Amino acid sequence: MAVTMRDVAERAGVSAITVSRVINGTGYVHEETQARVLAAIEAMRYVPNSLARSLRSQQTSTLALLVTDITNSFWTTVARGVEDEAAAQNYAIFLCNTDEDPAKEDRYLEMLTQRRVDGLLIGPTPDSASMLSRLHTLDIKFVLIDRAVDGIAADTVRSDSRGGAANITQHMLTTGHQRVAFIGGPLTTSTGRDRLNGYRAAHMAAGLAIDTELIKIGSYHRESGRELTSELLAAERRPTAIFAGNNQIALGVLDALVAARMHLPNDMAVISFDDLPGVDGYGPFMTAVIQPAYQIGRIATRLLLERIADARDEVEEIVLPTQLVIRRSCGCNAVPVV
Amino acid sequence: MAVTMRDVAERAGVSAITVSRVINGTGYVHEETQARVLAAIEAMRYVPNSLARSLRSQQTSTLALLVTDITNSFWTTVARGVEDEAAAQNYAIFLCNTDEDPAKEDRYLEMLTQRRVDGLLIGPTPDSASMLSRLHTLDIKFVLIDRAVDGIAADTVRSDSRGGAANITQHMLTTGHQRVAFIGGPLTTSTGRDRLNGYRAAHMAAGLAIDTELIKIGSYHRESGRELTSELLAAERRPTAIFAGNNQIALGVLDALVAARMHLPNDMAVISFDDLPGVDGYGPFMTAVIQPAYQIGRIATRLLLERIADARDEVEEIVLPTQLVIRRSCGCNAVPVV
DNA sequence: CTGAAAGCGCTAACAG
DNA sequence: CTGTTAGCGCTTTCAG
Repeated sequence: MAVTMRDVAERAGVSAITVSRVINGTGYVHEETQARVLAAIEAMRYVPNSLARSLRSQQTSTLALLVTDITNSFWTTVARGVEDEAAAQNYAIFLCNTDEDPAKEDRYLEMLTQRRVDGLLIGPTPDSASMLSRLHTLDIKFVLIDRAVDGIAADTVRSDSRGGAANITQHMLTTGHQRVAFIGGPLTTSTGRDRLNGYRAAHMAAGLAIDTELIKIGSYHRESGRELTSELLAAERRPTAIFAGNNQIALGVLDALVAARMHLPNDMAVISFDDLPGVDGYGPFMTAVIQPAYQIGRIATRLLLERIADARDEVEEIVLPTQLVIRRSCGCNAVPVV
Repeated sequence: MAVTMRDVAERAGVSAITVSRVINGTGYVHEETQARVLAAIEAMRYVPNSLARSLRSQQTSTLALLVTDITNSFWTTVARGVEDEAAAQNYAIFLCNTDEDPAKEDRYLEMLTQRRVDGLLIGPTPDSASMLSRLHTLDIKFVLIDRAVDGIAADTVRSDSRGGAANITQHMLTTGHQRVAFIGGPLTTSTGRDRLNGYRAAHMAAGLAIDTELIKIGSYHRESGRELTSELLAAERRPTAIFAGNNQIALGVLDALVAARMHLPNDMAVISFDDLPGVDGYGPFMTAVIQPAYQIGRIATRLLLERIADARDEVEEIVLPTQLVIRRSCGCNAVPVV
């Protein structure tokens, strides 16, 4: 069995509470006593037990990050931001992959409430609403990342999906494309709706009608992107460009183009919301709307810690600007093919 | 305050221990009693407190993953493997970024021992040895990932650095290169030594002497790769190819080549241990030795859980095979430039 | 400046 | 099949 506070106290000839005071720097302790306690701690290699501490103090200094998939570069970078901010304030982070699956999300939420985490950073799945309202009734603090959720008033940090989608769509429309298709995620997600709306707004602004056949809604998975692209390719009047609603969908679009032996950007222009992995200067080719993922992670964590500290009452909805990066996949010739 | 087991017990007209038995499925409980307890749990939205449970049972069902940097695609994929395996056995994962910094590693280790995690998955920094032996004295279970550490007998899961390095070096030597430089990580890491040895072995096998000026040893950071490449380029007798000891170094090599306005592979061939991020079929260009990162994560987690369960006594050192992927950066023309 | 008592919420050990 | 007692290791409360 490990060394306990009582053991240390005994050795230092004081009571447990005095050891506690030394460790936590609470209350007054005579310098000499403190030195004796510190020496005992050192000699016995005492490591405080935060389980006991948390049980008593009702806080764990632990957060959880629920992401759809940590191998998605967007979430990887968010995670890094979260971790940096949390570490700076001595919080630990549980990492959870939900794979956009409400059942998995549910299981994790159960696990995390049992562990009494102080707060949650959630990249919600399409059907998170009921779970989130349960969190509210349980009075568990959380911040939403990437997507807002209908009917849930909660701190949210996300990027400007509508504006970004409008920008990139406009880029296509002003460089000669008349038939730009949109393959988006579920309209039960705010990103799904916002990006579609941005796409529409750009057409509106350009005075162009949209062929509804060009709008395909699926899930945010690679497979969905592949299937819906195949549908677009099989249609009578093909698009000349495809706008993928996120990077997973974009990968699926590329899969379908490879399968159809079509080349990009000549046979088909492709653009994406979210970047694809690549190395700057060498080969990244996808014209995309880029999100400030690291900042999203840091800011969301800061908001959550503020809320945990009860430093704030109003709900904050932070929307960060995106950046349009023009590369080769859109074929606009603004960028040389290296 | 949250509802406790006692509250549930009271409502169901039983004692707390009976509620405990129902929840954990231990011992016998009459069906009717069980139903009453279950109903009470449901009605009161009772969530068991695992802090209390862990304090009592002396286990937390929690592991920690210490990686050098989660945004490195190798570690991202390892993390995914770890998480999948852990979730399957109902373990939670703390994520920690050490940035190859022993001080950070130290701080996390302290935090994690306080939290009484059941075990650690560690991607060690160059100076982890003393810390790891402290873990051994504290009787904390851990598995090393990616690198073995001198003087530490511990379960280790890594890929065949020596073999992989020999393979890729041989590829260069057999496609006409006489002056292949090596930029490696610290020789205090097993990967640093093994990859250098593989590089040497390939030369030996080819009957080629190595110009010692061609061997540069630094850290596993991008910056280090950039600086050492500049040194190579400034030297009198330049190499015709550069072998980067990991993907971060490879990024630094590319930085230096861009700065020197040199093109790849014509002005300089480049190869790497570890893959660079990219999209299959579109643009990944780096000829590299690829590691089975996902499997490394899963296997390491399985080993750790076995050890926690005391299902094993001997130390296991698992070395997984690597794969040589030939792309464009080596300039061997075995691959068409798309 | 220091300590005693009590209890955070749960479960092992023993009893019935 | 069910309950009582005690205690995991710490900190809050109150008293000196």
